[in-house]
Amino acid sequence: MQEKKTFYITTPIYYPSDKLHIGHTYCTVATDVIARYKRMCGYDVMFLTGTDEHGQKIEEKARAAGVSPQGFVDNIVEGDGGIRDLWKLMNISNDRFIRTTDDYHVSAIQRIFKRMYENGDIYKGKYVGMYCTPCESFWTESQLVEGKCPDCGREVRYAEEEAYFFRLSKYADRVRELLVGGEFLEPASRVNEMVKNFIDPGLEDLCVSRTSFTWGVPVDFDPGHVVYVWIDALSNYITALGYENERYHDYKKYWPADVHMVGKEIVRFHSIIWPAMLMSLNEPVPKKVFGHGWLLLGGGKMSKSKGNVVDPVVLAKRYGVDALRFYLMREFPLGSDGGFSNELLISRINTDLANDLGNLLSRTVAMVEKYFGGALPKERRAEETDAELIELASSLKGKYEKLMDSYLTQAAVEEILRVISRANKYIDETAPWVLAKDEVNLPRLASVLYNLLETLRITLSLLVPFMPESCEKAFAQIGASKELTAWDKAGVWGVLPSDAKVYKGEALFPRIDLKKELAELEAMQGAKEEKPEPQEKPAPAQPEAKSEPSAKQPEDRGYIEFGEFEKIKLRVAVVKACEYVQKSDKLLKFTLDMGDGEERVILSGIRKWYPEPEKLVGRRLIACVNLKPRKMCGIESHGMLLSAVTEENGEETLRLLGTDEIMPGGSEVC
RNA sequence: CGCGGGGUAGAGCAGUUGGUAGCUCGUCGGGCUCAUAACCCGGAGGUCGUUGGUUCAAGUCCUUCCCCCGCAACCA
Repeated sequence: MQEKKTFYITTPIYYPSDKLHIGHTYCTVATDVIARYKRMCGYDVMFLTGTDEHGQKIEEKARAAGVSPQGFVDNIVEGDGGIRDLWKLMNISNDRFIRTTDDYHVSAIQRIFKRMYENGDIYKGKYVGMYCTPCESFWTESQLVEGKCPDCGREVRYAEEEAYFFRLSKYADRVRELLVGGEFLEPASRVNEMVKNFIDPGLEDLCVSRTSFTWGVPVDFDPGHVVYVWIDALSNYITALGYENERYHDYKKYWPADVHMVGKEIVRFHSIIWPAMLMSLNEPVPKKVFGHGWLLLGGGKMSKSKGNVVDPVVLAKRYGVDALRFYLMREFPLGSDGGFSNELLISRINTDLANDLGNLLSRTVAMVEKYFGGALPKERRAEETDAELIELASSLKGKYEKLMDSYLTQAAVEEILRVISRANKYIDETAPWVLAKDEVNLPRLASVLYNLLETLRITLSLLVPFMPESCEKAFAQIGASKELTAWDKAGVWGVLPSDAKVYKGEALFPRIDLKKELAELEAMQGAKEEKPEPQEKPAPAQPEAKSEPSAKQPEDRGYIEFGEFEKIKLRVAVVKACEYVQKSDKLLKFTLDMGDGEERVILSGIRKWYPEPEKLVGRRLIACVNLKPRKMCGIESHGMLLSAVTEENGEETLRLLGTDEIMPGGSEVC
């Protein structure tokens, strides 16, 4: 027998500095669905996910939490409610899980780095910039504040630091060819983006080591240097197969990867840097990088302040893992952004799963029980009415596979739903309850019900990658044993035995009361905002909660001491001039009279609300004057103008705060 | 002229090679009673952002402009 064809698919490795949100879940679920689908098709699938655990940010977060970096990431990855728990909850079927802190990966990275160094693609160069000795930090000219360190305000000096660079530029042409050539990067719209934004302007060599932090893979032949994220993280896709290590031994078998699923924000790394690295190592490049879109909230990017309720754990526990998985894959085309909302989630569950699929199953099984005591008699009578349904169900698998192979999961699910819908209509057309009234029609009735069971068997088989658990339960209800739900059977009509037995069980997808549910979710969000830590069981690993000194949690309602308040210096500022900042569509540049002839420049990102800045001249505003200066668009801003935000007609509105009294500039606000 | 994506029914979206404009929700009317107050049928509702063009034929290809959203060293 021929060996099974392999299929290697990966998610990105996630950065465990924050809690994972629905966006990560989306990507991982999508990958899981494809992996499960390919397995069912008979491929020997390798599905990899993992975590990218090094870097400065983690080092800092760990320090703030008073734990070691390793202890910090261990907790987030392996701890209660951590990333591995999340994937377990979401029923993710990954075959392997890589952590970049795993020994085998670390030593493999060192070898990879060395190989690239030895073949001349990594060279030692100089990183030049302004250096602040006490802070041990490099700054670029534009980051400096009044020529001084933006962190501590002390003098900086010109300095050079040695660092290793990867000759990315050398591979620019080959990468371009790879991108524009074929189907390496999908959706195709991203190709243009990459080429125009990054390759056309010229690829620069990439700094691949750092000396400014230590939490990383040490460069073993040059102490003090650690490997920077690119080589460390991207290489996970091959080290996890045993590349340059002895932990695993299937690099030959699975590489090159069939597809890397990644979010659009990291398409660049996967479609430019990663192939170039592989070219340098003289290894084949992956067959495909698929950049999926983002889930947007209320039209905007996901953010912590908005994202509270979009906690995958909350949603999965409330509505069921399968319902959530289904929604994510059914609602959004993989390649583009989609608007996530709780309302949509619930209404999808209600219409597609409860009303259409769940109810179809329920009414079918109920009728088999009611009319035939749970098992169909063998006697049959087919009629012409059956043809359309049978044809539709039988040909479903073909259409579905074609769509799934192109990662059009949304369309694939829609095809299935179409058949389910047709089956509901078929019940109406055949009116089984009428047939049941006359014994003569029992063979006909048996035919009708059998056709419904078969339609269910087929549609459920194809839904397995999306909702593995629920489909299992449904199979039990229609009496389909394991061998009858095999993949190849999904394309064949008439698989269930003619005396099919049926068991009515619980409603698979109960209807949800939309209004009530939304109100409760909102209430939860409100509660969360007030006190970050609800007193539920052991809270999931929350790095943020940890990084706050826990001592001042109780009784502390966010009060600050008077002394702290006093530190904030507010003054009346009279607007002398106000204009747009070139190159910015948000910023306004205020020139303010602070009294005693002092002039002060403050930038404020409020152009949206004040499109005619010259009209502000003469206004007396309130400014905080001892805020650390900050450069934006090349102009330094010395303070902040106070304003108030409110919501009007569902739109955020902002107004500057000021005084109508004739107060001279510089008057103290207290 | 920084780059990219998008503007299709009240809302949310599909529309891969140009060939009668579709889906879901909502809404209005009807049918059914097996089922999870579910299901089925029908109606209303769109000059496919705008201008000009190519074509027998344009939502789809080219062009002008407008608007929205991301990204890029931009909300202090």
